[in-house]
Amino acid sequence: MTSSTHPAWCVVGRGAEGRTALVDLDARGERLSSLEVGPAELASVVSRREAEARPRWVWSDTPTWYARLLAAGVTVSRCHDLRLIHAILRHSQLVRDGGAIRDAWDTPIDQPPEDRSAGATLFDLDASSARTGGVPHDIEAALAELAHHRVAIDGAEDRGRLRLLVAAESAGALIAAELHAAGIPWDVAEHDRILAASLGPRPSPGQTPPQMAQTAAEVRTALGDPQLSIDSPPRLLRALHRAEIDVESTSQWELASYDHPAIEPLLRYKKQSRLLTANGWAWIDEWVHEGRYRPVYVPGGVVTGRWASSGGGALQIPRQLRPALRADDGWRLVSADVAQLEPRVLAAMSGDRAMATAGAGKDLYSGIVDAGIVATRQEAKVGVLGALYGGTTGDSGRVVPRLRQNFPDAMRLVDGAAATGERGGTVSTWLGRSSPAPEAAWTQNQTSANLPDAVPGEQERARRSARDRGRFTRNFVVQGTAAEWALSWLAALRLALAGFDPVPGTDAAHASGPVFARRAHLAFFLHDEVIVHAPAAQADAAADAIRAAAEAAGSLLFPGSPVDFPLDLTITERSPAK
DNA sequence: ACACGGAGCGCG
DNA sequence: AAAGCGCGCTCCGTGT
Repeated sequence: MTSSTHPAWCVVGRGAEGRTALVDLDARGERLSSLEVGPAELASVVSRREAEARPRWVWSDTPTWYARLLAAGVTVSRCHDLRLIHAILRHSQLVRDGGAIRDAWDTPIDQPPEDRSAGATLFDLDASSARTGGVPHDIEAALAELAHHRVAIDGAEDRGRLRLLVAAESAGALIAAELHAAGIPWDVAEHDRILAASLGPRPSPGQTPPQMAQTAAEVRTALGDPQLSIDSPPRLLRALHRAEIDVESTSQWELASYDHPAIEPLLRYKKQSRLLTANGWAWIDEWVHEGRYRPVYVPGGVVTGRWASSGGGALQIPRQLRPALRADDGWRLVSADVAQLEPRVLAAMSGDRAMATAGAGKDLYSGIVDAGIVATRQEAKVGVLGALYGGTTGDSGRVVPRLRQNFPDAMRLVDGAAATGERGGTVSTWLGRSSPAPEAAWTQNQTSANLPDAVPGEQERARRSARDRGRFTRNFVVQGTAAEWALSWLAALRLALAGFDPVPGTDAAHASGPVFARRAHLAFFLHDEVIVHAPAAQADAAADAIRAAAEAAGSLLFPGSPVDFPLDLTITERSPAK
């Protein structure tokens, strides 16, 4: 039964006997109508409703539900991810009545849902739920939880901001699923060339690549230890000491400062070893199929609101391998990253005019030099990072006081966040994502260290852990707000690209699957960087859309702010090595 | 046999 | 030039 009133929300959940229930709600949350469909009908029903009414789809968990729709070629434009939004509302300082948020939806942040898109059994929800720490998928549970969310949001201290956050987080969930479905176009032959250039040709399984074996031999000779196991840090450290290289660790930055014939081949070996184990031939075999690398993106996977990833280390692809990202024939990669996103976000949220001016229309670090605050760009960069991360020593410790003098509003904001954290308090991002409370043991240690009978070592330990927490909360407000900016950017960009026309597919890879694979679409996201995979004819328009979305994100989060967010943007067939 | 923490290194 | 934030992954070594 369909209502003549267009639903504002459509709640999806498990119904009776393995069927899926869809419940339409009006804008006030009143039930308009409901129906149940079988597994085979779900995608077509969703597709029809999306075309008719474009409701906000409400479901327990986006990967669980949306992967199936994408596999059937169906996309939706908006959703409300109950699991992700629960996690935000549960801790947000903006929410006054948190009691309405039920514990049943708590999922540990370090235990996100697994990838259910590949070969997931349709309606295998019990298995999924068992793995995800028990997010309920039933329709009644979803309806009840949504009602709690509405109460929490409507009664919040700053509804507008929280609503932006809720919408952005949910849009991110859709985008993450779509990024996985689209995959990163990956040139296996180029990847193999890069490996061969560094390691030599691919060896048979279990064998060390020839050039790497050669490097290892050079290291052993230089250290006078023909049996040395270089991969064992303790043994390597002892061998270094025997060769009178007095390092405290085997890390490359420390080794680099020593002059000894073993150092150069050892550093080369470490690079080779890293490349082989992290992104070698085994990585290609496991992660690249039919010209696509499909990482699992995990929205909300980081406490600050940044995304995490799982599978193949998508967010740590070495620059060395960037040329392996290659557009399909007749397509382009439109790559864009924001110049100095975090300091710009800090300037905007603190309303620091001087900092906004330093970054206006150009490189923020050069702007700080031009303002006469520091002498070199490098000094500016180290100082700003020190301000964001809480650096106290070295160059950063020397520069930060000058920044405090010239950017008082910005520094007051991060210094305040640090002070709150040191006291055990909670801080929040611009849109209202709040930092986790300290663990009970932390608070207890702080308290007992202040008692008269506390031993000096205990006091020092407590002070150090208070400073540790202060650096975390200092960075939380900036990193978390930057993540909100990036989500808003992505969401605006996705909306714009959805308006592009599909182009006739000449390549089999584009002929099936979701419609977005046949027009310009997002292919990669990394904190402050996006790559759009676009038909050549749409590349310029995609670039314009990326720029417009950055403008939109800035004015959405910081209306009237003078802070701008300039992009470095390139249109290429192959991702530049940088 | 497996779990887990630390070291080390890649990314922002 | 590795101080200071957030991650994932692989390896080793140790503990069970």
